[in-house]
Amino acid sequence: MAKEVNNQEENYSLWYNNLVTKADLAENSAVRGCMVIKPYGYAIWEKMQADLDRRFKETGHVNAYFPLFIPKSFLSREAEHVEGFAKECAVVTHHRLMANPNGQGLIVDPDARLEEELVVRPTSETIIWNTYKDWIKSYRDLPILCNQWANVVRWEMRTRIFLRTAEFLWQEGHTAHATREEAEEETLRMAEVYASFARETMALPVILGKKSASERFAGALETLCIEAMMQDGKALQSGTSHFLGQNFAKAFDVKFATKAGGLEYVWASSWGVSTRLMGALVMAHGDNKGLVIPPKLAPLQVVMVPIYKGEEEMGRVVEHLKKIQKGLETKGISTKIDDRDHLRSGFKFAEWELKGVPVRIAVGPRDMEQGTVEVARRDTLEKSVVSQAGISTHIHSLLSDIQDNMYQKALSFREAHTHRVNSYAEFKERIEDGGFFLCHWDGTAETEERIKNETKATLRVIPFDHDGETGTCMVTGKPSAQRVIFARAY
RNA sequence: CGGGGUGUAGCGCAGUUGGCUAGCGCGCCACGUUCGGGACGUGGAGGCCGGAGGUUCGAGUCCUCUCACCCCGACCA
Repeated sequence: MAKEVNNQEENYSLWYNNLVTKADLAENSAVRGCMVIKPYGYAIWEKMQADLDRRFKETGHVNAYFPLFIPKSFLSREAEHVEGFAKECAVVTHHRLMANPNGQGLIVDPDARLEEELVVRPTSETIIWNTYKDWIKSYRDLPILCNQWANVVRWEMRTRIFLRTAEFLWQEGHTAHATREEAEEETLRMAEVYASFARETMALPVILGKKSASERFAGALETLCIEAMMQDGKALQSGTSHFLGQNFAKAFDVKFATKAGGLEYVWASSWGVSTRLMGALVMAHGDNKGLVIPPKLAPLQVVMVPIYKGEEEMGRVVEHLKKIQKGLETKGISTKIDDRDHLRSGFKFAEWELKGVPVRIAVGPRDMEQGTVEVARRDTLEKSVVSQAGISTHIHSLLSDIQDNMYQKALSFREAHTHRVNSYAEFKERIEDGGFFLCHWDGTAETEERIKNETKATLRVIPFDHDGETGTCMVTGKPSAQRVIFARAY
């Protein structure tokens, strides 16, 4: 492990208990790997949604909603798409229950079998393109730039909280364009939106690039992705944007009349990020004291803890904190005064650290006398005593510092665990310690497959940003146009 | 679906070669003392020991069958 203490296994409950619980479904339930997102966890997701929505709208997109159920036949229209998803679909076969004639309880009414089974969407390309067929007649109807916030179900063999749950929340954008170029530009634009969201809002450094053919989305001609490094050195695909060519237009017969009077198939893109981002956030920033939430996503940015003895003193300290709170709120900072009087301050400190609140303010009688407050930052765990005058401004810029520092810290971590490796022998040895490996690769699926089988590492991303150095494949010695990133991944 | 492991209070666990009333820590409730980094005392509530069947005078403990969960593979965002 790249960083011994900060791996997911050890900090699993520390990081996740405030965000989610395992779904406590009834015995005998075949549903596995579902999660309950607690209010605190969901509040972070809502912040992510709001930020992403803003970015989507700035790039001209609108939200819509499409059905949860997809007729089975839709899925089979696009050959590669079915192949990719067929093995993990939840299927609805009946629409009614009845009292069990042989005893108590309910059984599925055998007379209520659906003529055509419905698939619970694993992704919505098919049902959306079935709709787009009706929406698109002319070049004047294009482009269509829709996004939907939804839940999807993928019946994975093995699940893992946030990273691979059977049901997850996400957004999926589905766009339709008149030209190939336009669709390709859109694909890149949205990958870039994801990259800047990750960097600016999540304080998560990501590598933007494309996937190899074997890692591509089922039905896509090109898949772009952002790839992040977790603190155990493993890679996490955090968002994808696909250029779908005319595959879905052909499968659903979506043509448009061109200005010149011709009839052409529509070009498409689709892109999505999911609650997996929550996992990325947690695993990239968490430490041994719990979560560390970047200020831009923190449901609560500043928690205020009064220090006091006795009810009378508590009243005075809390009143004092309320004044400070008012100042912070006028700067748009979210705050909470923790006035629970059955808990000691030390306990509260630990508890808010566990939740990852970026800044903690503590004020006691001593501070009130001296006109100071104690300010503690979650990212570095540093405490300082600052003057109460100008506290709002101080906190405001501190939050911004924390946001930047968290990004820089994660970036330094990634850089320290990214290695340029030229020999396959060295690769095999060092992959055991985790991290990203910048290697030359001959571009073939065979080599990729071999590396995967022998080392469990996969080709994560072919980065757009590279130094242009050419070389020879570390495995086969054949020519390589650029270095690519191999890593073990979640 | 293969290989391994675990099911006992809300959480984490102990429970010996079967033995009588099933325990501990944390948490929870009440009262009191505390209160600048996870306080302490006293009292209290909370269990069909995953489920079914068997062996036995007696099963948390042994046997059979099941179910669920966790870890490692195959599959995947």
